Amino acid sequence: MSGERYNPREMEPKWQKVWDDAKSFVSANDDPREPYYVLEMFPYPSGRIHMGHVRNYSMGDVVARYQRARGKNVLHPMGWDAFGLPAENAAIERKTHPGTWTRQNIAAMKAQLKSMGLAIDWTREIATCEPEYYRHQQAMFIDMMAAGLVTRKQSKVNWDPVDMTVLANEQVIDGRGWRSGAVVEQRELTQWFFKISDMAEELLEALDGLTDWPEKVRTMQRNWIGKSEGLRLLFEMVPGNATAATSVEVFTTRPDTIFGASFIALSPDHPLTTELAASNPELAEFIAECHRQGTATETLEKAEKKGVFTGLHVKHPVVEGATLPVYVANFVLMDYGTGAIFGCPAHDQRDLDFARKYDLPVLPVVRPADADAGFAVANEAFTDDGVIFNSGFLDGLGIAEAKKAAAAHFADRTVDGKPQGKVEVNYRLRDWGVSRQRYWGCPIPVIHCEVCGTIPVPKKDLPVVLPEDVSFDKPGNALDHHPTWKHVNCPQCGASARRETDTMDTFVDSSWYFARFTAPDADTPTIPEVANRWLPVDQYIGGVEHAILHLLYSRYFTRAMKATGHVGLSEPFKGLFTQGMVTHETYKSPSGDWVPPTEVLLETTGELRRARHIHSGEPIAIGSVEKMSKSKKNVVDPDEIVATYGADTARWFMLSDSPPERDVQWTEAGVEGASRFQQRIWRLVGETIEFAKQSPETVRTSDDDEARALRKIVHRAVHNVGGDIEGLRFNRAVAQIYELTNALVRSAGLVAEAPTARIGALQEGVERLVQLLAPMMPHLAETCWEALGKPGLVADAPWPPVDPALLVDNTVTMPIQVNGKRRGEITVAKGTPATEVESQVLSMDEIVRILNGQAPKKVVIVPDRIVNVVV
RNA sequence: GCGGGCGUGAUGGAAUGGUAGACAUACCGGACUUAAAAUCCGGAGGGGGUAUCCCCGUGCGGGUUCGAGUCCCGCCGCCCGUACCA
Repeated sequence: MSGERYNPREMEPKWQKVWDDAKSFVSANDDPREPYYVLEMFPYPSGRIHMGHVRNYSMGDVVARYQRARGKNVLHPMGWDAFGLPAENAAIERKTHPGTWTRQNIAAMKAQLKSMGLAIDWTREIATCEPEYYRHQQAMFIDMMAAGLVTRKQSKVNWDPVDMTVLANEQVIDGRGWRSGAVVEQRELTQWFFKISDMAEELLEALDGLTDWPEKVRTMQRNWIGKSEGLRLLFEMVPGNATAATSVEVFTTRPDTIFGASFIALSPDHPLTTELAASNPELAEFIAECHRQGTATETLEKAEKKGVFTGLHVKHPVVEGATLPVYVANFVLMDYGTGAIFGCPAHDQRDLDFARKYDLPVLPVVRPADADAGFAVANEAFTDDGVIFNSGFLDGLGIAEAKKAAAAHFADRTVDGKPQGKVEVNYRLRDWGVSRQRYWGCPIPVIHCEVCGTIPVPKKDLPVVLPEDVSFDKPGNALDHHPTWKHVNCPQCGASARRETDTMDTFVDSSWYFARFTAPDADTPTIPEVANRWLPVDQYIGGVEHAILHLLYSRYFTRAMKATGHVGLSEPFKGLFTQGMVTHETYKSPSGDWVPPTEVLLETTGELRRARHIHSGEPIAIGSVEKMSKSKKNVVDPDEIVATYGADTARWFMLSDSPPERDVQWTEAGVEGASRFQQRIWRLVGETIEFAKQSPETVRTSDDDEARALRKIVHRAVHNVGGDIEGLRFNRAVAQIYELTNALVRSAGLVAEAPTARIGALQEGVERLVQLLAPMMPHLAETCWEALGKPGLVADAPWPPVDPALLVDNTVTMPIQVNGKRRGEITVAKGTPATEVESQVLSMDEIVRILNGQAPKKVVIVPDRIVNVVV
């Protein structure tokens, strides 16, 4: 056997079947061992897996297999995020049903994932598009309605008039629908919302407890929630204004600058603006202009601060007898704060730009601590901390104190019978609109009755199943077009009523699938005791693109499930890891077309790399390294890699080289290196087996120096690799394994000198090596394990124990520095006292020579680490 | 603008404040081979010297320290996120 090459094509399917038959990775809910839940973000069934999936699932699989070896009861499931727009688009293009397309894709991708040899419990597989899944989502929606977590309200949406559908902000490109190209309109629709903003503070505060999350993700969520503390402030209208309104309410975080106020600005969408526009054509035209500009994010950046004077004035709240003009301004947003601001030009850049344009006063009221009362503002607002001046009762205070003093001042006054100022905390976080006017989603289980109103579908009538006989001939919501589906009788009064035809945002589906995995066949959404035992997910792994929406929604939904009794915890994911992308070089032909890597022939002469087209031979330009994407054709198909090199090679390469949180560059050379390493392991195992045949009598713990040195290396490697996997430092674990392999190969070459004494250590080392490899290259490891004559599966073998005595050396080699530069080294017994090391070092010939007669000023000795002689 | 991260050989990257460049890829030399591949042995940050060795070196400039890739201050560059948020 030693002469044969390892053949992954033959061995990988074999072991996959063995694991399957033995149900190796099926986990039981009543297993008494400590539970460990590792989860990778489940895929959207687009049709084929890509290299990003390979990387993601390889990482999760290492963790799963490692924790299994550590004796944990590991839950490592897989499912499909199966609802969504692409299925409907495919249905339109291919004249098929979204379900047919989706289920075909699932079958294809499942086969691909299986070919990777992942340690997944496939008995728990779920697909969010199946009624067995979404019926529970509907039940929870009803529970959430009962608990007051759901609301229905008017909301502005991006409406594509050609596709007759609502678009997400991401689907609006330069003000046009991403599919139809039609100019997007703003429409008011009644939509369903989860009241996530009620939980803004709770979601914000709990971030502090998520210590096993990347700081970056926590920061992004903090910013998204966007807490700001300020003051709601009422400005009283001057009598005689052409409006019925008696006051305007603004929100400000800078009440300390109130003495510097020089105007009020309303949002173009403010109710008062709307009222005034009815009789003011100039204003109406301005509002229309703002709306036209509204969506294109790019232009916002350069957009000039513009406004229209309304003719109204309000009383200055602190300067007796003074008034402030009321403008409508294009930079004031209706959906933040109150939709109205007071402008203080000296201390806000936007207000300053606006004031300069309309010639409004600029009165500084905060000056730098080292400036005098003559401090003035030119074209740059002063926004730093400083001292309040020009401000009556606030003079001399710092900004923080002035904010408090102003708040206290206004709290004691009233306008319109209400306190003039009220401290308020604002969040950027909006309620979560979950209505989608689409067919391929979870139906919202609600019935609209003209008599009884909007009422939930009784739970006994769940699930509300999507009709199969739908047509996508007409644009818009196929559910709404269905001839019969929406016509039902009211469950309360029996009168004819109408089903809700909105379906839920697919983010709802993915906000609880991790909980469903714990009891995928239960006839309730969860079995709370079971869910509580498995959850939170110990290690969640996925792309950073989900840092905000998916992860925030899941955190919210888990709280909603807690409030409705489906789980007993608030945070779904204890540990989070966000992996980097898979990149590849790009290639371009002379005609400027992208060329896929499979058609490129690379040549290296010296340090020069060149590329030619594999067929035509024409020169190909090697371009930058980019994320794999169809548009740049720089994709590598996992199927081809598995067919050519085997799954283990693909997995190994994905884990080596780059730190997992960073992007990894897929290279042909790198894969070949991984493949060669696989063969190297196989040769080493073959050689070891031959030695054992020749010399069956061997000792594992011998006095032979070489054997003892090898055992130290082996045990240290076991120790380090375990630590690296636990810290998700896969690239370092890989490097450790390379080092161990190098040591074992070297050692195998020395066995002939003393076979009896050394073969045992080599055997032990190779067995351990195979075990260290098992989480990463599981098929190869099983093959080697079997060849070595070990009983059972390496997948079931416990993680090898480490002999602590072998982790410590009794001698240490300490570098010797002179003035911080390395000049030599000394090997002494571990724990040698500093005084003794010092005298030894100072008597060494090379040190004496370097010192050249100079007396050391100081000798720094860190025991067992380093010596530094200072002269 | 704001927030976060990064900057080390040809390349991906190692390095609890303690021998910079582990490990890998590519490269160069040698062995084996009719030859190639595979494999094995060796080399390799830059500069100088026959050599023992010496000087320089982790984006740039300062600082702290016996000692800095690592900590602090100020720049430069790149990447990611986010934004008329009052």
